[in-house]
Amino acid sequence: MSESANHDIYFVPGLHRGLRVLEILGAAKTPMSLSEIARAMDLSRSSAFRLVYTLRQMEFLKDGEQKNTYTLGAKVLNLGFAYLSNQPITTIARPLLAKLRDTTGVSTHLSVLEGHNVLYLGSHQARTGFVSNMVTGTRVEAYATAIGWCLLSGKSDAELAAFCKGLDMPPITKHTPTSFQTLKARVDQMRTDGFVVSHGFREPGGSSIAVPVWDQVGKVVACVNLSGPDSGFDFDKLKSFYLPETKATALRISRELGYEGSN
Amino acid sequence: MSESANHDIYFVPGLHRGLRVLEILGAAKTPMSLSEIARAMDLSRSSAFRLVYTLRQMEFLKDGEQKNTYTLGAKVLNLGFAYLSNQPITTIARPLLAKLRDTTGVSTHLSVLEGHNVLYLGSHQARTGFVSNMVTGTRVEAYATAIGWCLLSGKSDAELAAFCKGLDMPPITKHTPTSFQTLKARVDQMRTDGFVVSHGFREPGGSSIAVPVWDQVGKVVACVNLSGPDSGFDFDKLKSFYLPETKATALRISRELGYEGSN
DNA sequence: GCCAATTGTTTTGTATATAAAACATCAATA
DNA sequence: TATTGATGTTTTATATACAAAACAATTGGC
Repeated sequence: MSESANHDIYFVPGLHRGLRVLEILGAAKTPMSLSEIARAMDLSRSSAFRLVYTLRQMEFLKDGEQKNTYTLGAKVLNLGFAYLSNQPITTIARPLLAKLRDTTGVSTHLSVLEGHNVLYLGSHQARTGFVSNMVTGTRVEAYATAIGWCLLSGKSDAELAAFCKGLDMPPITKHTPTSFQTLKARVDQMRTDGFVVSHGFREPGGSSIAVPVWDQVGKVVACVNLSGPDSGFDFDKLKSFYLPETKATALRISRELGYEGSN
Repeated sequence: MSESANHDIYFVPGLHRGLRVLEILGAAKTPMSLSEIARAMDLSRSSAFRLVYTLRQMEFLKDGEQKNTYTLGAKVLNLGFAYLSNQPITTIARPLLAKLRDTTGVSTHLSVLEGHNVLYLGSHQARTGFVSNMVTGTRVEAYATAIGWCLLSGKSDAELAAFCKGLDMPPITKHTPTSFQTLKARVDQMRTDGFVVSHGFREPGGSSIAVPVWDQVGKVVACVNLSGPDSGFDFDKLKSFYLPETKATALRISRELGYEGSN
């Protein structure tokens, strides 16, 4: 706190609040009025007015259907996709994930670790059955998911301990690790197996396979993942077909990133 | 100008410059250093420092691979996808566009008009042949494309004239309309046909079908679009199969939006 | 290994962004 | 139609964000 406090002279309040306006409008399902924004941010209307004025002029906000209401503008989309295309792995992985989806018939995903969360960078939905909501850009807690354990396998024990420090880990299901020790057990298991297969760990009736992607220096940088409702999986084919296909795809992505190991 | 000038007392400069930092880093293919950012924005290093400091603390920027370099952070992705999910049409249209892709085997897209540009909201790539780059979030000039004419068909002649006012319309190909009159001719053609079919209007060897989507009050709000390389199209099937399928999909989306017309 | 040039960080006087208050406009209710 | 409450906009005195300059740390060339 003391460190952040004596550095906060550098904080640009106008920028901070403007971005909060964007976050609040992003979280809101419906356009908001000036006064609603001001209240949500605990800010004077006059200040909110200036923020909205600026954001609107820059096309980061646009007018809602109702008069005097505002929503996110298209400029934020530009930023979002600039982010994606600046992640070289997404462009490398996309066609390979599409192919994996086509050969297996199951939804495929690419994700990375962002802080304590799993961040989905892209997905290819199964062509049969119900398709889930768009998952790109969504985050879930890493400690509680198979994908998270897969991504955490790149960390050393010390890093993993630091990861757990100050993180509360409520149990989502009875299989959820709730301490450093139990999480480490999961991650160690992943390290020896080279993959994670889960059934209903996070959502009842949902199964998934998670396999890591390595970069030049052998670091785990992403995770390839097959997932869907149990009804979409043919369990007989899981170990004989789905798993090897997923591992092959992850390895091909790793190779394109310069990985030269033999995992 | 006079109006915007005497209103600029309301402009929040910190916010304005902070967002420009994000835009510049989004446009850059590679992480940038503090000084590079300062130069790109024609700003003092000390000010750039404060902006970067704030953005980093809010996780809109994160550290690049190299030391003292910065890239867009994951928070901008959140905003981008908040924008998409706040557009009800994307969630309605997604499964229908996927289905259209599967029945035709050709890439499908949904787009809307944003200012003078066509903005792609989502796409489903063909399963065969080369897949294009991710197009969601990209923009192209409306006046020069079949999709643009389709989207502009919702405007009255007066609105279309206003649209052209002060817009320079360089010819992209020899078919590109370069004036209000020639653009209006294209749009009128679209209005009588109810669709646009184009071959190589924008990219040589590329073909596309564009059909409008209407909302409750019969306004054109979006465009459904099949497109791909000529080699991906079976031209015999175009009018007998692709076009009716595309129109049916657009109509189903329109119906879900509350459209009750018979187009 | 030295020097020069470039970059990141801190300080500080001054120009200016800010929030309170006043004002204007609108919507709802009696 | 008059009255009340809430919202959007403008003004203005004051707190503060800002850029120049100084400083520190790093890098590159000879």
